[in-house]
Amino acid sequence: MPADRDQRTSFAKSERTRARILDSAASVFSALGYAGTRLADIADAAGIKQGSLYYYFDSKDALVEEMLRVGLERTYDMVSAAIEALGPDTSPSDRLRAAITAHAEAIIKELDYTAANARIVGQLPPESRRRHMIDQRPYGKLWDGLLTAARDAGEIRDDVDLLTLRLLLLGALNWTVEWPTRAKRTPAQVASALIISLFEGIATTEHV
Amino acid sequence: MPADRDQRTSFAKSERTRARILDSAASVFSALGYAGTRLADIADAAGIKQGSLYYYFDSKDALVEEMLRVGLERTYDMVSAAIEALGPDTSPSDRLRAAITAHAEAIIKELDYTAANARIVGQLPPESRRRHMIDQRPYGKLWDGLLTAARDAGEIRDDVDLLTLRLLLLGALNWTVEWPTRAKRTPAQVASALIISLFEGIATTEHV
DNA sequence: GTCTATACAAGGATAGAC
DNA sequence: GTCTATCCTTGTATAGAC
Repeated sequence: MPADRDQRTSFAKSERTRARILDSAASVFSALGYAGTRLADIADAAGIKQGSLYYYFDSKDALVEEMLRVGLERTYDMVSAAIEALGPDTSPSDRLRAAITAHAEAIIKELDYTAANARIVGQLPPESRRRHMIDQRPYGKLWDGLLTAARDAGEIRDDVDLLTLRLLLLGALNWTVEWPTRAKRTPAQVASALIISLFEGIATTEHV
Repeated sequence: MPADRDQRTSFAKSERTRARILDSAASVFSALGYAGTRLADIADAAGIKQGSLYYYFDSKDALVEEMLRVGLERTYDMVSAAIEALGPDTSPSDRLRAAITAHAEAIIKELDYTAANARIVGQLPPESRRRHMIDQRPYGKLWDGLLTAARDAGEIRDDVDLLTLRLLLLGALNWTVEWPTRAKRTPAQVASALIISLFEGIATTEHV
C-alpha cells in the first residue's frame, strides 16, 4: 500500500521538523529572551522560512507554550532519572543532592529547554504564564517530595518552611542563566558550592 | 529677579516630573517586564501623555537604563545603610545577615526599582545589558567585601568560592520576583529561611 | 509542507501647535 | 513642558502559488 507508506513517511518528516523547530526555539529563546526572539530567528535556526512555522503552530504564543511544556517534561525526566539511577536504598538527603546536581546540569549545560524556561517565565503574556504555572506543578511536587522525605527521615531540619526552601534553592540555580560570562562555572562547581553551603552551612562551627 | 526664580521653579518642576516618570517606570517594569511594558503604560502611571516622555528621555532604552541605574543606587544605599546602622563593632557575619535581610526587604517590599532590576536584566537589549553589567559592579563589590571580611575573620568557611556563593545567594533572593502568588512570604520570612539554611545548614548534625 | 509576498497591528519615535 | 497627530519600523500573521 504505497499511499499508506507515503503518509507515514510524510508524518515522520513532519514530526522531525516540528521537533527541530522546538529545539531551535529553546535554543534561541534561552539566548535572546522572549522579547528579543523573533519568529524569523527560530525559523532560521530550524532551516525553514518564517511563514512556514504557521504550518506547525498557530501563533508565537502557542509555540512558546509548547516549548515550555516540553522543557518541563525533559527537565523532570532528567532529574528523576538521576534520582532513580541511585538505587532504592539511597538516603533521602543523597537523593536531594543528586537532584540539585541534575538541575544544575540541565540548566547550565544539557538542556536549552531548561535554560529557556528559566529565562522567559517572567516575560510571558499573562495567559501563557497562567497555563505555564499549572504545567510546573508536577516538577514542584517532585521537589517537595524529595524535601519532605528528607525531613521525615530526620535528615534535614524541621524548622524551615519547605516551600520557601524549595523556591530559594531552585531560584539560586535558575538565576545562573543571568550570571555574567566571566563568572561561569561548571554544573559540578555550582552544584557542589550550593550543596556544601546548604547542607553543611557556611558558618564555621563557632559562628552559627 | 523674577526671571531667575521662574527658571528655578521650572527646573524644580521638571526634576519632579522626571522623578515621577522613573518611579512609574520602576513600578510598571517590575509588574509587566520589559517586553510587556509600553511607554504609554509608564506615561499613564506618571500622569502624562506618551509623547511627553521624549522631553525627558531620548528613547525607551535610555529610560530603562536610567531607571536601572537609579535602582542599583537605591538598592546599594538601602543595603549599606542597614549595615552601617549596626555599628562598627558588629561581626562580619552579622553584617552579612543584615545585608541579606535588607536585600530581601528591598526586592520584596520596599523598592520597585530593585524588583524591576531583577525582573528585566535578562530581557535587555545587548547594549543596555552591557552597560548595566558595568553599573552593577559596585553592588557586587559591596557583597564581595562582606563575604571576604567574614571569611578573613574565620566566621565562614574558606572552601567555597565566594563569587559563586554571592551569585547563588543573590540569585535566590532575586528569583523571589518569579515566585507564584500563593507562595508569597514576607521579607522577614524569606530572609530568615535563607539565613538559617545558609549559615547553619539544613542537614541535621548526623547527616551532613 | 514550504515558499514568497503581503496584509495588518502595535508601539516607538517625531513634528509642530499651544 | 505638554499636548495631539502622525510617521515609520518591526514583527506577527495570512494568502495563495508551487
